Amino acid sequence: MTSSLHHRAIENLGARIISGELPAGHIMLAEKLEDELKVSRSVIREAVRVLQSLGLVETTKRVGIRVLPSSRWNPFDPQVIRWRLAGDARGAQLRSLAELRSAVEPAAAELAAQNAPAPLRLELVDVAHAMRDAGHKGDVPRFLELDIQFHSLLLSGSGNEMFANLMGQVAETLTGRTVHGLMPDHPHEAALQWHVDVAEAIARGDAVSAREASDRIMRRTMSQMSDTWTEQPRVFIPVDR
Amino acid sequence: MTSSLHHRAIENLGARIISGELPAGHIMLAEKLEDELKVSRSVIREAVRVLQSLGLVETTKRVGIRVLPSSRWNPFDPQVIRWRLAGDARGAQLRSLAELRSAVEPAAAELAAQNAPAPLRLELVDVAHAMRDAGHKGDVPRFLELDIQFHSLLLSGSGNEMFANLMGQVAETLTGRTVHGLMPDHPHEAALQWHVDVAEAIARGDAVSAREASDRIMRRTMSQMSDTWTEQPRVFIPVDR
DNA sequence: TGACACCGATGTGTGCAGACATCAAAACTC
DNA sequence: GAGTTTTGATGTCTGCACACATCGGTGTCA
Repeated sequence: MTSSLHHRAIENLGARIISGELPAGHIMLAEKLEDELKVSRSVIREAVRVLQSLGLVETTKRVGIRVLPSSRWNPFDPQVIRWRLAGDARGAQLRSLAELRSAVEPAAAELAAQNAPAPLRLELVDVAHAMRDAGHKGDVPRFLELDIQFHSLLLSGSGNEMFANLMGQVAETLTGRTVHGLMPDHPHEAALQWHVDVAEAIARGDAVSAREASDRIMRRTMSQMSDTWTEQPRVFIPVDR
Repeated sequence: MTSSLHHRAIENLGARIISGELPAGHIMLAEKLEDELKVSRSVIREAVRVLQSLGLVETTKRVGIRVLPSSRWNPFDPQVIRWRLAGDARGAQLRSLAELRSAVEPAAAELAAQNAPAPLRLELVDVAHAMRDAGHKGDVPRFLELDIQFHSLLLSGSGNEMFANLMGQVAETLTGRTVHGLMPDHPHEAALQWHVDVAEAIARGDAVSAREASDRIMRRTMSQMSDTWTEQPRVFIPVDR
């Protein structure tokens, strides 16, 4: 299912476009792709349609399939994010996601305090306490798992489906941070307490405290990570189009 | 180009799925769609592939094309947003976008003050001043145009491509707000000044002031709009999957 | 007799090959 | 240079073979 031919074609072309191997403006012909990937026309066509909907290519009659500049890519698409994380732009992608997270999570905490269903609030408190325990014990894998669950619950509890959809990407960044050895064996006590503070503020419906505690977590996270990507160039996308 | 057959098929099916006419779990057969839409298999197959990549449907052999629940849709995809804005979920979608905006823009202002290229800073100041003029004159269409340009410049100036990508959606919300008569003929003086404050803070690289002024704009905007969508039900997306 | 495992029939998506239609870039004519 | 024709790529349609999940029948065993 995941290894259907058109899926593999999407994967192949998407990764090569985003890695820069197929640069913006590069023109491919469907026929060339057919015998390059050894698949039939319909497979290529279906793959190109999907890439088109992601903003990676456009097709023009009498010209072919043109690779679009990165400013046209949909930066919120999970596949695009995955391809960027796998390539040279990994650092820039992680920074973008971290900036988005640090903007969104405090807002999500505020909304969760106002709107989250009761069982979710209770679960959030439980997870925050479990995180503190795992942090004290230095159980890194367990801590990562709980960390992901905590932030997923928070985003989901906001009742905003766009916030909730960031769960997957947040999991990626947290996992990436751990895998890259950016997490100490024992998370700082203050950070552990802030997670508990967020959960308890949400549990009692205190929106202002929830936002403030979440904001503290995010500011600390950003300042921890910021030195690892200072060398990443920023991209300024023109306003028109 | 925009009226190619497969594009029309995507439009037709996407709108019907998101409107709820084709509910989650509903199963369609490719052959049925062929003679319902009077197009060939290749057109249907390409359309279904795109809808699949948006999370709207899944295909299973021997079963057919199954409509997925809304929790699986990609809420950041521009097409999905457009379909939701066109249907019953319009209110909920506008609220989601407004919440996202109010989370992101202050962060974007802070980043723009630190990173935006000089010409963009100057343009931002010009636009803010032009907004104030248009606001005083009661020139509503001109004001809307400048408002969109201002917030686009701000998001673009952050140097975060995810923030910049929200330009289009922000334009939608601002336009929608004006069309729905939620904007007074003469914007409040304080809001006009806050726009100037944001621009000037960014121009002089004052990140803290830029965020604070932007935050004031967003809080005012949210409190203005919140009463229009209090009846919209919130959706809580389960964390697992 | 009833419960259960096996296995083949069936229906549906997946992939392939080839034809013709369409349309915009490029070449040509005046 | 403007208008026209040619050309070559994508767009659309169709028939076929195949893969494979589901369903129902058959056989076995208790």
